[in-house]
Amino acid sequence: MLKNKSERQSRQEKLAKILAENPMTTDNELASLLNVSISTVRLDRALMGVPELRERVRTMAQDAVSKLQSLNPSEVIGELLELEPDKWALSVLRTVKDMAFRFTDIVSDNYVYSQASSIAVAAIQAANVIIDSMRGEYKGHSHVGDVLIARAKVGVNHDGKKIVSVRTKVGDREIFVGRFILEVVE
Amino acid sequence: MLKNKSERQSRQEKLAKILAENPMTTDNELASLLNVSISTVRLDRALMGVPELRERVRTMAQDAVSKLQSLNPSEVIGELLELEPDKWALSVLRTVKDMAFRFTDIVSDNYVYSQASSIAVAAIQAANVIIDSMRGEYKGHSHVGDVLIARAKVGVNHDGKKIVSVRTKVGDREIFVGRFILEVVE
DNA sequence: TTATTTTTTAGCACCTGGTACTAATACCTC
DNA sequence: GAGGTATTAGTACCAGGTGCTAAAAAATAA
Repeated sequence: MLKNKSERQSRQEKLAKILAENPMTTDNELASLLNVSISTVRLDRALMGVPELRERVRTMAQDAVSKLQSLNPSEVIGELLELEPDKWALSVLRTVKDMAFRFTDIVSDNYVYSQASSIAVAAIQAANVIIDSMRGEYKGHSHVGDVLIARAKVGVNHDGKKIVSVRTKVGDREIFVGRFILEVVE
Repeated sequence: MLKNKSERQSRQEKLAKILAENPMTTDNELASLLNVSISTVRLDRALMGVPELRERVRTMAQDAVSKLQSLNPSEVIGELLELEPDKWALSVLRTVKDMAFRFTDIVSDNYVYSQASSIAVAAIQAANVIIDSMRGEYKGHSHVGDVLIARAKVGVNHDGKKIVSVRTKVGDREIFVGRFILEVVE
């Protein structure tokens, strides 16, 4: 009984590992991988509360998509809260563990940068804006879970180029200060 | 006949739109959304070459996962090709259409930045490095499909801080020049 | 060794969301 | 009304399951 119990346990652990590595494994495949019958696999899954293949794939797709949408920095990183074109803008970025640097809980600099550059671009009322140059300073780090608030202020025109300064804060703490020089093109 | 043909066409366009917005729509739902029978929906799908729900979800899941893995810049963005710790490093980033800015084929600045900052950090031989400040200049844009080659050179120590300069090129064309001031912490 | 309990397995009916195919019906045009 | 397309109904079948029952096998206790 002891032996049996541990056998079942280790089998279920194996099952969990297999699914963690590749959630798109059918009961059939699991059965042959674990050298037991399909019935046993299904019993195990039921006991463990592991949903069926289709459910797993479905949630995978949804999870991944929602992550992509919040992670994909191709548009504005963070949520654009307020915007007065050519004057100022404000965006919020809720940091999650995917944004962490290496194995720490410190938010990777490129998220801070991306939020800043995105809001700088968003603040300019023109379809095609490119970043000519920029300068930035990191004043401290932010941790996973922090909410980054970036404020952009559009400055003077300068040879047809616009200067946008961005300040990013976590609460009262200033994390990043940057100055972007943007060029409007057609 | 003309009317019929255009009706079918517009219905198929509708169908495509619905699926583009929400690929997880069953034939049943499609049928009631389009006010036709399931048979018609299936016929339309067959004519259009649109795969079944499960196939759509499956590919969604896979696509999204692979995108996430290639997109997630939590580690080095780009491929670290060569590395002489505390001296220099070289990384390559193959750009894909997900990296494009808005609806253009110009690569978003934050990918250029992320590659640069990643290689700057990677060039320093220490577990915990943070970016103190940086300055960068975009010299031109790169297009989707371009291969970005970034070279980092570690400069002098300066108050325990290290200066790393990064130059990013596409072929011979210089895209970006940046100077990162990094701090090693415990 | 036998009895009891646990674990594993088999088998069946049923489910969703389809494919692949056939046949009937509706509609439009000439 | 004939001819052709578009739509719909219906059938058999499929994967990858659920949910249930029951038998067989193995382990454990008496």
